[in-house]
Amino acid sequence: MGRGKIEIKRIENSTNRQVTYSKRKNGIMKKAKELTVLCDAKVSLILFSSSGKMSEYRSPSVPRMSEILDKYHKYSGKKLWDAKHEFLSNELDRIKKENDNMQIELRHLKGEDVNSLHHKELATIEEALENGLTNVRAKEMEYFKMLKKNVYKDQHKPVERILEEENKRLTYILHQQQMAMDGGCVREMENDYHHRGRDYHHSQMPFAFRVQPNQPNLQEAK
Amino acid sequence: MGRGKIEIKRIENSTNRQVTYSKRKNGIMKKAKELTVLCDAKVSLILFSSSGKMSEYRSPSVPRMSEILDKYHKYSGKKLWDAKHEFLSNELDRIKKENDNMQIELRHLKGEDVNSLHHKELATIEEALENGLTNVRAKEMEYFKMLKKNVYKDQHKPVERILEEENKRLTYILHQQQMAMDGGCVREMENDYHHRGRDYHHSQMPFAFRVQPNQPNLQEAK
DNA sequence: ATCTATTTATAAGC
DNA sequence: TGCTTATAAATAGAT
Repeated sequence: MGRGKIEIKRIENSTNRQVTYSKRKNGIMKKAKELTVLCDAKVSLILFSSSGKMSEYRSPSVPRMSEILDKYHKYSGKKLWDAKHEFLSNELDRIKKENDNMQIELRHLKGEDVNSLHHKELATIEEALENGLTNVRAKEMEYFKMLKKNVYKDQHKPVERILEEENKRLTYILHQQQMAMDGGCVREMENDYHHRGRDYHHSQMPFAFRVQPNQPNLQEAK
Repeated sequence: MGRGKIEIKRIENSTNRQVTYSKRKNGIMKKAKELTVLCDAKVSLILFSSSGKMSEYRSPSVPRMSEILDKYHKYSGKKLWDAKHEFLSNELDRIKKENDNMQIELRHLKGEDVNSLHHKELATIEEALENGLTNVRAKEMEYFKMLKKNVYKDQHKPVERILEEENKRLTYILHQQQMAMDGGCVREMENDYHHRGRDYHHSQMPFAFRVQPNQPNLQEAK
């Protein structure tokens, strides 16, 4: 019905398709309304355009979508519902479990709720923390290297304060680390019972040796 | 469209209404199909006659009714589902978000995906890691103190191996820590630009000093 | 159901 | 988008 007859097949021209969709959408909506009124019918019409935009018509006699779906459910016997319900329920359980595990992992990494852990697990956590620390510090170093370059470029002005701040923070961190080592398990183990094997020969090797900045490749950075 | 124009209002004659329903039902179904094909749209049309008989059209591109309902739900935000569904659906969304956040936090704590982070955020993560490490080590220490007592109770026998194992592990950790410090940002900062403050005097203080077993309270425990 | 006069929807063009 | 118009399509009423 129009200037020319058209074949019922996908309109390839996108603009044309859009226009036709718009016109026919109005048409079918009008038809739905008329059917509702004339024949006292209940109608639910849901449309999604190819671009994903939704339009909807519902008979005024159908106050809720869910009502017509209820009827649909009863009539067709198709379980829209239960299947959906079950799926959601399972999904929820699955994700909750995942969630709990992550929560526990996070807590552990923060050193919380570790009372129940075996020493093996504690060791694993400690290792993970150390790895994380190594990675994060590496990233920070990267950042500062970049920053340093910019500092010289920008004539030592705006970034200097950030660096100072950072220096303070690093100092604090160092201090913390010292504290951890002073009060931590390492030295205690040495003071303790049965310290032979590797502990023994490690106590022979002063830490100072390894802490001194004496590796040529690191001096290069200056 | 017909021999005479009709007003759009309920057709009072029941037979007439029935006939018109039948005719127009076919009409609107056809329109729905055409819209689907011509415009590449997704259509769901559900009809109930005044006598309660259901008819349905769904686009072939919508394999399941529940699919279009999903879309409907997302698009309109209307409650198609009963309270339970609503609850489950919301819960699922909420927990999924929580999950994502935790996932990110965990990654960050492991030093992954940190490229996009600002130095402030990196600092926060570093601090968290350090706190975690401190806590975990404290807990480990606690564990060993307890272990030590038991060792004496149990006549030095079964725990000895665990301790040895633990000794090895601790040595490894220490080594790791050294590596982190050697290669990490702390010493780099010292070699770098603007190195003053505590970093300086810490390099003056050999670790060995503090590692030596020289605290009386720890000796007491023997 | 089928027919057909008529109304209605809409394709094409602007 | 909106308007116009020629034409195709839908359908009211009759059979």
